[in-house]
Amino acid sequence: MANKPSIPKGTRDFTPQEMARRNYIFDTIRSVFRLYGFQQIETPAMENLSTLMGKYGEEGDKLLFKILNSGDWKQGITGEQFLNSSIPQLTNKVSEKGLRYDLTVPFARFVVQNREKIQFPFKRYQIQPVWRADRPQRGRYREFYQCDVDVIGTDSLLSELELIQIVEEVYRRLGIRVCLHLNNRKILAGIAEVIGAPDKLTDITVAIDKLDKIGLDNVNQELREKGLSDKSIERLQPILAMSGSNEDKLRTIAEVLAASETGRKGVEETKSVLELCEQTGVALNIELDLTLARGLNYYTGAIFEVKALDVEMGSITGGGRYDNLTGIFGMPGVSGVGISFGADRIYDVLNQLDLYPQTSQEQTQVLFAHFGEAERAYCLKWAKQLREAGINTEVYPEICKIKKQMNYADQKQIPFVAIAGGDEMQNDTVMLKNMQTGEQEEVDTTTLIKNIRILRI
RNA sequence: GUGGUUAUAGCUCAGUUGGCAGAGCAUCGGAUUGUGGUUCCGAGUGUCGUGGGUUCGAGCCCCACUAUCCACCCCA
Repeated sequence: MANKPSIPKGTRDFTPQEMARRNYIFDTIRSVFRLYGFQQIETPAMENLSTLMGKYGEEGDKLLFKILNSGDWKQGITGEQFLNSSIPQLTNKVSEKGLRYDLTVPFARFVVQNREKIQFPFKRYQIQPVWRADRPQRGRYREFYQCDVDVIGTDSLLSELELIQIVEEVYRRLGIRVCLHLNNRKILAGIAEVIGAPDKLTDITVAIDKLDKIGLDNVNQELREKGLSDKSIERLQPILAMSGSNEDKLRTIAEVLAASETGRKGVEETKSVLELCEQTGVALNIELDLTLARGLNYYTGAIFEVKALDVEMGSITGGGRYDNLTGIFGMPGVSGVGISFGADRIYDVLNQLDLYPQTSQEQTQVLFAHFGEAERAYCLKWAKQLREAGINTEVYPEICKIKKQMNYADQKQIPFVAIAGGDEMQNDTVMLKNMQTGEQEEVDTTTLIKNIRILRI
């Protein structure tokens, strides 16, 4: 009890059953990404803190996992410095590396560093874990996977279209009914402009993002606390209350934003994206949602968020366009757009809706059970043939009772057991038992392979 | 960072006013020596999170600590 092992808070082990399901998600997402010509990259789990710090706002810096310097990390720090330094100053002295917080900033770093090797527009995907020193709770982990797909080096709205098509196809394949919420940061900026509070853009977006959650009154309350005038709040109300079809909303917002150049541009972009979807027959449920803001400040154009229709869950996919992400690393003027699939939340959704396929490719198809050493050796020859035929095969390793071997197959849900005893050895056959129906039949090699191929689901 | 919850067998959890430490599941063995999943019988397992206090006596009451989960902030 005292030495009971454990893992850090907010991290998880994955059992073989869970991994089979997770791989199903990753494989589905990956194959759709490839279908659109995206190529995979990986970046290190740890980055230099100078790469990460200051990219996610003040809050983000606190949520970075920092790695203590190797060796004598306290070298050169006096007791006085230790006592008098602020935490950030001190951190800076003892730590120069941190675990990645997302995949987008390392990607920007990657693009800048490898720009000679990259063909632009660069279409990349990346499926790796990220770490946040957040306080864990339901659906929130300290280590979790992101599946990012980005196009960088073009401002063509075709990229937005492709990402929407990818969302449609991924969730069609997974069998999850979803709604894609669409908005544009330029529209939000335009709104801030015409209500006379352009400097309050971040506060406004953060507040109205919560409309769903806390309601209109609380949003207005929060805006007031952030220092917005009553008049500005008043002028915001029609926008918060807007309803109707996407076309209706666009028409209304275009009128409201007529005085703002940025706002007009945002409306124009959004209109184009929706038209492209129309032209190419996108069947995905898309809702223009002017309350969608998304926290990350580097977005400058379209922003997306995807929610599952049949289950209560936060967003399971999100992203948007950013015009100058690489600028902070010395490569200005490069526009990109990307989205991130939250694999861990998709996993939870599939679990709740029970949408996993019945069998997986990873499963063992046949277990060889045997009665002694000679029989086991006989099984090994058979197993080799089956594996050459591409059938996942195991031979029970120990000499023991058949009952125990059957139990092993049952627990692992192996669909077939091939039993070899003296009689079978003499006939050059095995007794093939179907564990689901309980039927069994004495068969030779070719029949065995044929049967398993036919019955494999 | 703020507020709350919980901590008892490998797992999930009961445990009465403070009076011998319990159940289900899982595991192992047997019923059944060439057949699993169903059934029946049997077995093992505890520093009751840690440290202190109250009491004749504490799993239960009090204090501290640690861990945990949930909610807020923020986020996928």
